[in-house]
Formats: sequence, C-alpha cells, structure tokens
Amino acid sequence: MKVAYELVNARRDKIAQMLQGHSYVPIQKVCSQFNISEATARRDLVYLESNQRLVRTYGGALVEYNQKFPSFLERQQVCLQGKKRMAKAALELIQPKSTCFFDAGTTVYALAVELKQKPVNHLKIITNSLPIAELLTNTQGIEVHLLAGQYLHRQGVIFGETTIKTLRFYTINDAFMSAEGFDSKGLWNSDATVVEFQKQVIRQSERKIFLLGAEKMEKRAPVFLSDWGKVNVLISDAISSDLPVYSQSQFKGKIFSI
Amino acid sequence: MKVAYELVNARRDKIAQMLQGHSYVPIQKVCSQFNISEATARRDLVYLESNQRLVRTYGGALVEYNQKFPSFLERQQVCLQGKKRMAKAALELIQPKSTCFFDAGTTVYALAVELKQKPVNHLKIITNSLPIAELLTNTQGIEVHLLAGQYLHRQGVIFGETTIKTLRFYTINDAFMSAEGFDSKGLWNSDATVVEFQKQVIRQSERKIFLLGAEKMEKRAPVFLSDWGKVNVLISDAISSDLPVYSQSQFKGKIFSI
DNA sequence: CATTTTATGATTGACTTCAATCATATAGTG
DNA sequence: CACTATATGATTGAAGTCAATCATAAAATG
Repeated sequence: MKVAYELVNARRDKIAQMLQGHSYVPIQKVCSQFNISEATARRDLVYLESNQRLVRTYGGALVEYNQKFPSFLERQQVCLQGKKRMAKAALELIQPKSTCFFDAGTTVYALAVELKQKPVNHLKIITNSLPIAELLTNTQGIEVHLLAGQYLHRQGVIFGETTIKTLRFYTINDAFMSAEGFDSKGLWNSDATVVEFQKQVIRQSERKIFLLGAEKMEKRAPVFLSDWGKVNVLISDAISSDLPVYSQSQFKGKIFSI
Repeated sequence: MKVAYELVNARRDKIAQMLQGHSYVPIQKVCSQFNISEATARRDLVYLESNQRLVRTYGGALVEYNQKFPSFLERQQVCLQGKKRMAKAALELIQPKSTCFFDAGTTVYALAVELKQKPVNHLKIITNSLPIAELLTNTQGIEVHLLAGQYLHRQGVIFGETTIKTLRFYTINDAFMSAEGFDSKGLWNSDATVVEFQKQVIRQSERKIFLLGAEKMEKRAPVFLSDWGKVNVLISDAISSDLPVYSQSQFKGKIFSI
C-alpha cells in the first residue's frame, strides 16, 4: 500500500546514508534492514542512482565506483609495467626504522603498492597523497602521517601553502619523488606550487630518490625543479646508457636502470 | 591449459591492484580485462579473498567492505535520530563565506551529512576527520582542509602533536564540536591529547558550538575540557529544562533544545 | 625425456537477481 | 467525503551468477 512521501524520502535518505560508510550494500541487506520487499528496495536504489547518490551493481549498490580519485586512476594505467619494476627497485632502498616521504604521483603510488605487499618494519611514511595514505594505513609496522592543506579531490592530494609549512615539522630520511620530465640539465615539473613544495622536501631530506620512467626522458616541463647534483639515487626503466645523467659530472648518486 | 606460476601470480596481483583504486569490480570485467574464463576469474577471486586482499560479492569483488573506518561506523549507529535532528539545527547556524572547524566524531559527522545534502556556499571546512573530509570534498561551494598528523585508521582520524601545531595556521569562525559527557560543571572527554587539541580549537575559534546528545547528559569523563563560559551555542536533543546549563550563571550562550 | 602436477575452459544444474506487470491499500487532493 | 495518484508486494519469466565436475594441455619435476 501507499506510504507517506515523507517516510519514503526518509527511508531513501537512510539507505544513502548506509552507503556513505559501508561503500557497498547488498540488496538483501536493504530489504531486511528496512523491512521492505525486494521490489521496493530495487525501486529505492533506482531512484538513488538517478540522483547520483549511489551506483547500482548486480546484487546491491555502492558509492564511489570510479568516483574516488578519478584522474589519479587514469594516469595510473600508463606504463604500469615500468612503474612496477621501478617500484620493486625502490622498495629495496627502504630501511627499517626510517622516515620516508612519498610524493603524490602514480609512480610513487606503485611503490606504495609494493610496500603494502612486502611491509618494512618500524617505518614512518609522510605523504600528501590520500590514495597512498589510505593504501598504507593499517599496514603492520607502518605509521602513516598526512600533511595539512586543502584536499583536492580529483587528484586525491592535499595541497597548498599550509602543506609546505607543515612539512617543516618532520625530519625525513629518504624522499621518494618523481617529476614530469628530465634531461641533462635536471628535473622539471609543470606546476610552480608543486615545485616549491618539492624543493622544500629536497631541502629537508637526507637522501633524495627519484623514480623517473623512460617516457619522461629528454622532456622539459615549464618549471625547473632541481639539477642532478641534489639527486642521490635515480631509478629508471630506461636503458642505462641513454640516461642524460652520464653527461653530468655533477651527478654523484647511484643509478638503478632496470 | 596450464600457465606458468609467475603469470598467474602476476595476473592476480593486477586484479588486486585494479581493486585498490576501483573499490569494486564486476566479475565480467575481470574476465574481459584479462581474457580469461569466468571459471578462472572466480578462482582468482577466491584465492585473493583467502589472502584478505579483497571481499567477494555476488557478481564481483570489492575492497573495504565494512573495513573502512570500522569503529567509526559502529558508533555512528547509536542515537542516529537525535544526531540527525541536532545536525539539522546546527546546519542553520552555518554562514556562507565562513571558515568552520568540524570535530572528529559521529555527531558532527551527521552535520556533515546534512551539509552535503544542503550545501552552503563559499564555505571552508577545517577538519581532522577523514570520513568528514571525504564526504564533503567535491561538494559545490565547499573547500575542505585537512590538518596534519598521524593517520589513525580505525577511527578515521588524523591526530598527534602535529595536528595541534597545524591548527594555528587557520583562522576559524565557527567550531562545531562534541564531547563524551557534560554536566553542570562543564564538558568532559576521555583522552588527554584529544582535550588538548580541542582546547586549542576553542582558543582559536570565534564561536564555539557544541552538539551534545541527551545520552551524554550528567556524565563525566576522565578529562575536563571546558566550562560553560566558553560555549557560545549548545545544541541538544535533551529536554530544555533538564539541561544542566540552566544552573550555570556563567553560560551566556544560546540553547537549541530540539 | 618421461612423469606428475596443475591451471584452464567448458558444461551442468541449482540458485539469485532483475525488470515488467498487476492488484491493492493508503496517502494526497479538491 | 469522493476521487485520483502512487507506493507497495506478489508473481513471472528471462538473464546472470555460482560451485562442482571433467577433460586437456602445458608447466614443473626428476
């Protein structure tokens, strides 16, 4: 029988609210939770989907299907193979009982994925990337620290002036970073604020480890980040002899070409 | 036919990796993505589930089914009705173009849910609660700022010394807060560090708005947070005349008993 | 190279989910 | 109060999902 509009809307609100936390709810749970038939539960889900409040799946509904860190995920797919190989090499460098900074980017994210699978003990990870923080939190032996700042949803990054300021609260042993391009002169990125932030990371870190995919070689971006003199370790999936670092006498670091 | 161990593990890793971002993947997508039969896809999912890497559902698999902010969700269920009513009252107090602090707690989270549904323009939200940040980000007219500190997964909160330090970077108009107990003397909480943090919020905020459910009335917790003199607005679902504030001449604020 | 192991796809039948249709009881509406 | 609108549950057939079984081809082993 028909039911008051108010009650219907209240129920649908509650279903949506259920989803806010649980990320996924099977349709049967909706039925039992609200004592409604499958038909009604389905109708509620159809309505809520039309209002962009959830996404229906076969057997239930969820929020954030492809909605979480959307632009991040697209970028993650390119050169996945190379990223994974670089990540495995970088993982070897991580020392137990150290504090590491993880840059916000897909290459370093691949490192976080490897680290999650093979955790290092007594590790402190500083990051401004939410995908990395959420991935690594609740991992045995790893403590995750987030930097402060504005939460930029599409990139899944925390950023702004405050982020640079809060960085000063931490002492960093190893910084795992990336850049958009690199050539014989050094490293390049496209955003001035990002570069300002990364420069501060470089100043504060004992060891600077850059993960740079072959596709970024001999490419420049608008803003200069650093010369090779400040880089301690370079990890790349490019052929060793092709790397522009060799022409640079200033580079004293190690190279892992894998 | 049989396939090399290495390839099988690599494929399963990739499936797990798919999940890390997408949170949910239908089984058909796994089949098409890796050109494998349903049977194999199912076997992969069974294996990955046995390794705690994902949770199978009818029709696919997902990560973080009830695993995200677990303790937060439990607490969210109690007194849901009252929380929602207090939240609606609190929402009325939020001014466009203001900066608000949102305390990490289930009562204030209910306020965030209301705000998400009826957004206020040009609003800046400062919080150390990840559920709140994730809920409110990507909302029209709302800018979300996170505080720095250790990411405590079970509570979904950012916390520690650094959190208090980073608070100083912000100027707060309205602070929406809660406490574990309140009586005629004032407000109480159980954790000393939380109280230290909240005291700093109180010092830095122009207006202090407390949302206190009736179930917290006449209850004390180990640590004293504040007397009634510092509270500007009290929102409660308790009966107005029962509130212990009335015996306090020091209380100059407004009361919303709803 | 011979033997064993096992990852795979196909098939089957049981079970679940889904969309569409329909009768009905109750909320809205005038 | 009469009339309309509609939210609901039941039913039905189609489609999807699942677990179990089996033959096979290629990897692993010695």
